[in-house]
Amino acid sequence: MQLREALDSLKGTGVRITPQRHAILEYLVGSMSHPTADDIYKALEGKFPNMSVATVYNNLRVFREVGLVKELTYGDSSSRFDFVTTDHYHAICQECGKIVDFHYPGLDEVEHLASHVTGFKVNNHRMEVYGTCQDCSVKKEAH
Amino acid sequence: MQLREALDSLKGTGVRITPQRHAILEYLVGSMSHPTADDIYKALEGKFPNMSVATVYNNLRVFREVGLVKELTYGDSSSRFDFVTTDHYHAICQECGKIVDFHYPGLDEVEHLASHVTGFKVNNHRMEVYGTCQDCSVKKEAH
DNA sequence: GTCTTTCTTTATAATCTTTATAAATAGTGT
DNA sequence: ACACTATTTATAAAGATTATAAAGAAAGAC
Repeated sequence: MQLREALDSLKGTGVRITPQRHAILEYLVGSMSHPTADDIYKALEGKFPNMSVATVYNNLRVFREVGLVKELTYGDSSSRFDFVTTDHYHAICQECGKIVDFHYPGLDEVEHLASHVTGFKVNNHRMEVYGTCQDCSVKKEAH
Repeated sequence: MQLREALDSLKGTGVRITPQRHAILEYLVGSMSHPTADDIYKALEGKFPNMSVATVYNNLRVFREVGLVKELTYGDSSSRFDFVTTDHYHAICQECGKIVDFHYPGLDEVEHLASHVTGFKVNNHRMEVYGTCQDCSVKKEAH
């Protein structure tokens, strides 16, 4: 369970643990679905009927700055947020928007080459593959 | 010069060549800077004082659908647009936002593995490296 | 346990990017 | 030059995200 560690990590950086922050983190840890800010807002409005959207956005920013959460921006209108566990990449279905995680041995070599060619000091990288998931492939073949 | 080819390619798909489209494409081909829609709008308002922002957005969408242009979405607020010449990747400076192109032998292997693991039919992929460009590194060391 | 300070939340408005709409305009083939 | 249809324009609308100020709550000191 990574929720405990995440909370400790927050405390370590002097960020206060509020019920809202606890709930948002808990939701992110338990969610396999890479939710948007609005997804989170809606999911928690039962528990926190008075919570403001701004709270969700503020805290997602805090989590991102501390490194607990990654912000994923695709072509569509809103960002998605991914609790950082282990390094992984994403496969994105262009039909239904589904996101599936997959692992791949780190692309350190790309970072090195990029650094050499561009003169950048490279910190990290991002990669996704785009295509059609199995469900959507089946649906398409059934006309 | 790729402008000619791009125009031919548009004609081939039945898209009309308007002065605005010509100018937007010309700007994209000549620009090394991965402009936003607003950059393009501002850059052309001298030549087309009455052009609407909607025209810029509409045409960028058309170009993207035809495959002439790629839309890049990073964390920041607005999309950037990249004229498709040869396959390349981007190095992005986290200090100043500069984007530098670099080449890398295709990551076909990643696509294959992803396809195998997730069951997706993979069409393409996207990758960027993030870091600090030389200019910003120098500035930082000079305190 | 209470106090105090400071951070956080809330509610609301504002901002910014992008898309929708309908009327006016301009390409393109004949 | 004509007619048909796509495109542009101007405007409004939608949607996501951020700013603001007042009210509320967390954490450490006492």
